[in-house]
Amino acid sequence: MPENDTPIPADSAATPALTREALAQAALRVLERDGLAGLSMRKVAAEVGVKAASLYWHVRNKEELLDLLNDAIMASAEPPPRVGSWREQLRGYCWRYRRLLHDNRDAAKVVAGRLAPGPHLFRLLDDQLDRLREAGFSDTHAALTTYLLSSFVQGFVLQEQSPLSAAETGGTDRLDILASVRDRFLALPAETFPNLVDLAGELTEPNLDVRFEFCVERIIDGLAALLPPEQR
Amino acid sequence: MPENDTPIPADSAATPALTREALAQAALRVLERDGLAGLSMRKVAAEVGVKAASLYWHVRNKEELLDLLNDAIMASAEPPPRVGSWREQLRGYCWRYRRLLHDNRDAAKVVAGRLAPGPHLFRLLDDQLDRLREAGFSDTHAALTTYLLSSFVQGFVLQEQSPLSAAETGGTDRLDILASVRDRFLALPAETFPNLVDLAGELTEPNLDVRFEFCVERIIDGLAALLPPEQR
DNA sequence: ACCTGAACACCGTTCAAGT
DNA sequence: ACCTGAACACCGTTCAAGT
Repeated sequence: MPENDTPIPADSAATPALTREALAQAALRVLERDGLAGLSMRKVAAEVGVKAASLYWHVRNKEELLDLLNDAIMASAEPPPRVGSWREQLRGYCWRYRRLLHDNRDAAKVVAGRLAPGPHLFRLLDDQLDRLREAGFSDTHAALTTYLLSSFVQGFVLQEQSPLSAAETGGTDRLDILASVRDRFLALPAETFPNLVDLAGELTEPNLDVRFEFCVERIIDGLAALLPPEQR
Repeated sequence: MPENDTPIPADSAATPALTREALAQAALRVLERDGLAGLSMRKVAAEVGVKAASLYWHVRNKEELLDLLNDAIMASAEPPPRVGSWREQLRGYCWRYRRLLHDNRDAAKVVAGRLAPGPHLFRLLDDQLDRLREAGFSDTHAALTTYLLSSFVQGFVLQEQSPLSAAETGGTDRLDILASVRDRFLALPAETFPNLVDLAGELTEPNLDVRFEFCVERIIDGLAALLPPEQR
């Protein structure tokens, strides 16, 4: 057996110290367990078996950790299949984005106030731009459209997930809440709020998929008007 | 002078104890001064000359105080003048709502995750529904449209105000940041992100009014498609 | 009816000190 | 290069006690 082989450091690959990636995954687990309000530096540190102060070696502050978390959430996003009309593909993007935000606890809150362009978002953005250009949109319109779609979906999910006033925090479920909001509308003075009373039912339609579909289809229709008639 | 008049309590009207309304106004001042991250129960209490624990007599918890704050922000909203086409009026709503969120520090963050239907929001909502119905939209469509508009505007302002990653927090101003984001796009590998490289300029167009206008006009066009041609 | 003191169980962040 | 102990300056909330 040869002696003096170049020494392989014990388990430098097996235990690669603490990665930023590992931090992001730990933050993701804490987010799932305790929600955004319960996500603290101390808990994320404990999740990776370290003390809170150590995190500041890998990350400037909590804000930067949330940026990592943001990209970790985006990592599981899948673009829709590249088949069908541009309308179908854009629809697919909206519904999948919404589902992604639903599937990760408090994801909308993490993502909404945070541009933090990470590699996973870049991948999706580039793909989306590609399809928009192929559909016939100009460079300017393609770029602007990505902002329209992301602003809307983020805003929508934030709204649909927000507790209606401080009421919901108690265990009451969504159907009950919508019903009680409807009753509140119905109980308003009809002289001052005639339309709220009148449309109480429509405003509290319990199927939020219907609500989302309406919005998405309006946006797509509006985008179609930018194209020459034969490409719509 | 008659004795035994019904005694008027010293200054019951002049110093009406602590109103929830006064709390909301105090919270608004703290928000303006210190931002949402700096808004604590202790500071709001100090602002009204009282200790933190006292707030819990008037308000269940901080969440409920934020609901009050939300309505206080909405109080200064003004619906657009009732002249011109429905398109102009809807446009007016979007631009005014955005301006309202710009004018109050961190207002988008307060409003976005919070339905909290207060009287001031009711007033605007009823008015908006009224105009939509008058324009010829069905009851269902009118109701759904209000959600589309508010989701989008909230999402947009949240996005445009969000610091681009942890970079902005330092005093760098918006134009510099957009320029540096553009440079980041340009520096990406063109094989994997061809569209980001190609559209770097369009994606970082510094005039956010242009971006907002594009989005609003698409949404309005999409809504117009719901109406019979002669009412569009 | 309204307010307070004091406490509880937390935070994010810094920094000298360890290895 | 990476981690820790200990501290600083805060949090939201509760609750017995005051008036």
